[in-house]
Amino acid sequence: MPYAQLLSDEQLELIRNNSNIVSYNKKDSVFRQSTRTSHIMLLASGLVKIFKEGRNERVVLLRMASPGEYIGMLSVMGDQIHQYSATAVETSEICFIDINAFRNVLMENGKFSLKLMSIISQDGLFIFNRLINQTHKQLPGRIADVLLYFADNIYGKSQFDFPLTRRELAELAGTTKESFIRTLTEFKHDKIIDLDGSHVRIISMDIVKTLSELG
Amino acid sequence: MPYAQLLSDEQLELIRNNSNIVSYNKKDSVFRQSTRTSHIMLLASGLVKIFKEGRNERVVLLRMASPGEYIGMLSVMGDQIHQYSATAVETSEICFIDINAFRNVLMENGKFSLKLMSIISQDGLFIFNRLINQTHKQLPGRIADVLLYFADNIYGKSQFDFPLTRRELAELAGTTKESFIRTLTEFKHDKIIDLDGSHVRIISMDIVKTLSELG
DNA sequence: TTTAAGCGATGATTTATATCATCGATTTTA
DNA sequence: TAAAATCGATGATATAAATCATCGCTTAAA
Repeated sequence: MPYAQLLSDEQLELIRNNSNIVSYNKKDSVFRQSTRTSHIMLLASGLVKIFKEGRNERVVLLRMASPGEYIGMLSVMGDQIHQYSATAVETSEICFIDINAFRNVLMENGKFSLKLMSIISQDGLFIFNRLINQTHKQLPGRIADVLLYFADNIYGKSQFDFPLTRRELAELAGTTKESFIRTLTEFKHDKIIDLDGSHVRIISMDIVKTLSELG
Repeated sequence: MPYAQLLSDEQLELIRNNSNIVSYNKKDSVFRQSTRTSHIMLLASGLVKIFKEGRNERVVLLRMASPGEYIGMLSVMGDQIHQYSATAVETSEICFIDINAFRNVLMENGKFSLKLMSIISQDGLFIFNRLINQTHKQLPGRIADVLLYFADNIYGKSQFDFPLTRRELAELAGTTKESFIRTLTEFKHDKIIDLDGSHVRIISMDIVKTLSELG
């Protein structure tokens, strides 16, 4: 439980007694857009993709959720209808917390409540920035953003395996599979990255950052 | 004060004693991106535009704030640095509430706290949707969205005056001034709207909605 | 009050990126 | 295990929308 230090023993106990852990395999859906929210969900382990499904199969990948992060919180606190979908990208465990128990704790614990507000706000601001970048950067900048996203936010290192297919990566970058592949291949030819299947190594972090900044 | 019924007399009094109203003229800046947040801001009257300034003069207009709405809340609750700027579009009055007084009320009033979380969440979801539409709809759909935004969300009627210049409207639609003007002119020629300077009347709400939905 | 800047509008041109097509390899499903 | 779907990859083509240019008109600044 994150920020457990803000909770009293009784509150922690209450939440524990009203939680249960559910396991998901790769590609399992966790919840679908437009369904009613039922629980607070906390990713305990694994990796989950959060995405919006539009008409004509358009998908916008909003973010990846890592362990310790709440998922679907904006929808739960907002209008109680999931505004996006979530699917496990790796074997994952999610802690489902009864919403009433959670609300009761929020009601009586101002500090925790404020902390959660801060999390919700930062969550919102983070996705704003991603979407604004998508709208106003052109391809190389957006692909650089995806590389930095995994390197900095998800894995914390410049060498990693993409946990997503090219199509999904394109959805994260706000482009098409073909354009994503092309641009990534250019990066490889320009020796900005090493690329072998899903394995990537950022050779020149400086160039990637510059590409991201220039847009 | 919105949701005053959730506050006790003392809490209301505390907030009143720690608030002051500031007036703004058209085009006056309320706060600038990257500055520290200092107060909770509540729009009492007028109209304010909330926007993100990027490098090379790129501006993304996120939303318009109407009376009764908090402005800058995500930044205040998030990382205490304004993530976007706000400028009065009409003569406006803004109630500045001391952040500590406000937090104290939040700390001791769970219901108000939950309500605010809900507001913050919906605020975030609303802007998400706008930005996602911008990324994935093409021009006519985006222009239709702008028309619907003013007709439904801001003015609540199908006839109104644009409170913004064409350039600003374009920033709201995620396009350029020229493209915005062109598309709006097409709408006029196609008799979907009546247009005279900044005065608009949506002739066929159905078509506008269809354009918005088809993207 | 003259100058300068920004406005709405429209035409011509360029360009970034989507779309379409294909293909062998891999994965999923029937 | 056979058939079908999806994957990564690359080339050719189409197109939506940005950019550039110009032009009166209004608004703001010197």
